[in-house]
Amino acid sequence: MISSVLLDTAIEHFGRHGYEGASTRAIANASRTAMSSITYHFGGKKGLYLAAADHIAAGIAERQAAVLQRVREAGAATREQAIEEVLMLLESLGRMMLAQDTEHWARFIIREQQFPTEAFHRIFSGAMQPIAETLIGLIGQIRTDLDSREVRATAALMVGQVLILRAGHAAVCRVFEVLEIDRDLADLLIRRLRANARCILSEKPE
Amino acid sequence: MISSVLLDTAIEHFGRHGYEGASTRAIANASRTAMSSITYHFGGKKGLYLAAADHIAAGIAERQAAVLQRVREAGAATREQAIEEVLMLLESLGRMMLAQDTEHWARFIIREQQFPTEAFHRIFSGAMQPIAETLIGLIGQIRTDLDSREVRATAALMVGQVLILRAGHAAVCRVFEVLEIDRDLADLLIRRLRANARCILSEKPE
DNA sequence: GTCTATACTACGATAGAC
DNA sequence: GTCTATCGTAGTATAGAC
Repeated sequence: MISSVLLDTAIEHFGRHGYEGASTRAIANASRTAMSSITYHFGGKKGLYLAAADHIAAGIAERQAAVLQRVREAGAATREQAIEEVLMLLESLGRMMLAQDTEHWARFIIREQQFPTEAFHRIFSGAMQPIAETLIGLIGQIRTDLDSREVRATAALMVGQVLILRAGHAAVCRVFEVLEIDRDLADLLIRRLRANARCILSEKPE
Repeated sequence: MISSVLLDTAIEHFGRHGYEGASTRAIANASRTAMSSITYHFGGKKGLYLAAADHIAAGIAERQAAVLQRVREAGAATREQAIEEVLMLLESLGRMMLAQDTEHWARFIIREQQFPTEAFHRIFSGAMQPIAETLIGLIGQIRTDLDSREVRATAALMVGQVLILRAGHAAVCRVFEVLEIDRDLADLLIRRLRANARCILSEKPE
């Protein structure tokens, strides 16, 4: 399907150059089709952009479906189990951030975070919200000493540790004096991510 | 000075639309001057972009100079003092991220992190590196149980908690169901940031 | 459905007046 | 130093052939 090729190419180009910076000519060219195919399939540049957002939301939801399902089914009978589930969720998010094939998605989303449009709304509702609510629910169970807003803040900051792997990619590479985050470094980062999160979650609730 | 107005406007436009998306016409227009002034003062679009990066690096360095100076002078005699200094540094970074007037800087940098150019190099070397090295040095003193790479990972992840305040701004707002992060919420986030960091740093080194 | 051709607008760079 | 005028290029959209 040419429309699916156009979508993937569009995500890459929009992520790399931004909405204004990306050109429909270049996207069509890289997809080996005529520019007017975009008009036909998506109605224009804006339609293509929104379709790209939906595609990303579906992709993230699909990738996180397994871990979300596991967490929901398992419940959180004990405090230790709830902690383990938070760590599982964070690791899953971290692995997604470090995966090569989600690079373009991440760039697209980070751009949208700065000036959210309808596209961000779709990605948040479709993919981020379910994960966030699950995380907040678990942390609320673990840290009974925190009120609702504090729980949400803790969740947000915890996700920040994951986010820097992508949003601060260049700085992380410079700090470790490497050109790319290889498998070995990725494992180290995930281990520290888990350890840090465990420290925060284990704080005595009294 | 018209060139200084051009710089501020340029940072805003490049941060908002990206390098390709920003137009020198619009930048000149918003600066109430002719487009050819950019050629005269900065040699062209690219020169303006690099000058903007230098301007940001200088701005960050200036803002963090006080806290860096304090940390360096105080030294870190005791473990508790070193912890307090890390918290001070993180709070200072967090306040900068939450300040309204650094919004444009942050956007500019986040874009550069995705596809670093010469501009990122200048910002990293001029502003981020001194802060990072100070942070890493302190964490190394506090968490003697971690090796050098683990210390760097811990530092990076800790900064991630600060980064999400800007890079994940839209998502944070959605999680708290607000349109903007007001003073009250900012204080709450900084409090949790300090508490989380303290949990991580206090982990017994044995 | 996918192509070519074209209309129209906006871009960055530069030359030259003042 | 700052302006206007203009050049060549590249952008989106659209009409119409196949």
